[in-house]
Amino acid sequence: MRYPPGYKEKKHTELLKTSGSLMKKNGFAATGVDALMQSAGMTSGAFYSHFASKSDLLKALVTSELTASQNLWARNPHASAEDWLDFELERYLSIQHVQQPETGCLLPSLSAEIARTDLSIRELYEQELLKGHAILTQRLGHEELAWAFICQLVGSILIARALPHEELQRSVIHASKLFLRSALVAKNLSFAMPTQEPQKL
Amino acid sequence: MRYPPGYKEKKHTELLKTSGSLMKKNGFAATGVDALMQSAGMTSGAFYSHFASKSDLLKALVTSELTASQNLWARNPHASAEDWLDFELERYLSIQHVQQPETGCLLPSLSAEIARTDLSIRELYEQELLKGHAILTQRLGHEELAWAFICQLVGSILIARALPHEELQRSVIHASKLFLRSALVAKNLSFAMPTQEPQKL
DNA sequence: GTCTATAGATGGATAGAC
DNA sequence: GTCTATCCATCTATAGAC
Repeated sequence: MRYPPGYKEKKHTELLKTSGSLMKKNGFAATGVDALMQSAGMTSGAFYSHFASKSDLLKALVTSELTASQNLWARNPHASAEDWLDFELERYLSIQHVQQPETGCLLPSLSAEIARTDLSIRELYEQELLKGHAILTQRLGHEELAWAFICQLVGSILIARALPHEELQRSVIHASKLFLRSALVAKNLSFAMPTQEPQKL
Repeated sequence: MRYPPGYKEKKHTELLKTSGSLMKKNGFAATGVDALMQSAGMTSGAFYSHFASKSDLLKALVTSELTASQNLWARNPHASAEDWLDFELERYLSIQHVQQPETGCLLPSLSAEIARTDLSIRELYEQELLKGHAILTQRLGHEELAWAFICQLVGSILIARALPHEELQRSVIHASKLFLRSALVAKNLSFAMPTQEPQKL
């Protein structure tokens, strides 16, 4: 059976998308190759013509997922810092993000498992995270503030997801939203312009 | 072969300790019953005279590990809020905590996997987390601030652990330490007394 | 209570037909 | 490139000897 040119690339991209969703929802170790391929409408035998191993898929996911996230954070470059902040806080710290990990950020879902994997995957993780950090540093004006911002967001989604009741999930993300906003305003960072030079704290 | 009275309880406690360390280090799904029992000097057959299932062990770990954490946070009740805060930030956001998950807090290690488990485990998680939250609320004076505090700490350790280089790990935890401290001081909370009534933000 | 042995299912990965 | 079939290791859990 023949396959048209570009077929593999198309399927490869589709696989990254469906596998990313499934991995973020169910975890890396808990998701088998069978389930990954079934979610893409294929059988497990075909997996290895796309990836050398399951671990190799995780590596590819770190790049594709974090690149997609960077693109989200880089939107609206001309909005005021305050408008941008409000928009992004509402987006990331939303109840949808808590309850739908399959369409959300890779960081809260898979960071704990990535911390236990090969060095090569963690190096890729660092590389991509630094790109996201650079975007946030531009926006917030401080490198250290950008790190704290990332940790607060990721920690909030992580904790909220483990809670069984939506009411408390909402309390957690709401608290982090208020905290971040007021802390940033207190540091006079709400009015930092996106094009200004990053400063040390 | 006979076993002395209290032997099972003693072994049970030992099992919780060794299993907790191994689970926090390697993850729930990735750690088999064989490995868990081997770390306690036994074989897998004996596991089921202590726990009904692997999932049942996780439930027991949520209680034992989070109770132990609460005891840490509740220490030094008569220290000033500022001294207490400095001490706890140094303790939790330390490079040792990043690099030795087996002796650290359960939250950054296992929250993502707990979020994917049975309702009964998540309800226990909520129950225990609320106890820790109450302790922090007493210390920080605000319920919402206590939630944000927890999320920042847990997110920082989670992210730092996935990074391959100690230098960047240190940057991340240092940034969160500075951020939390300055945000709390800015809210005049450094001088809140531990016995005062919690306030809404 | 713990051991060995094993059942039964599922895991990652490979081989060969199409 | 994807399929079915399969190898082999590992997993959770159980059964029976001591």
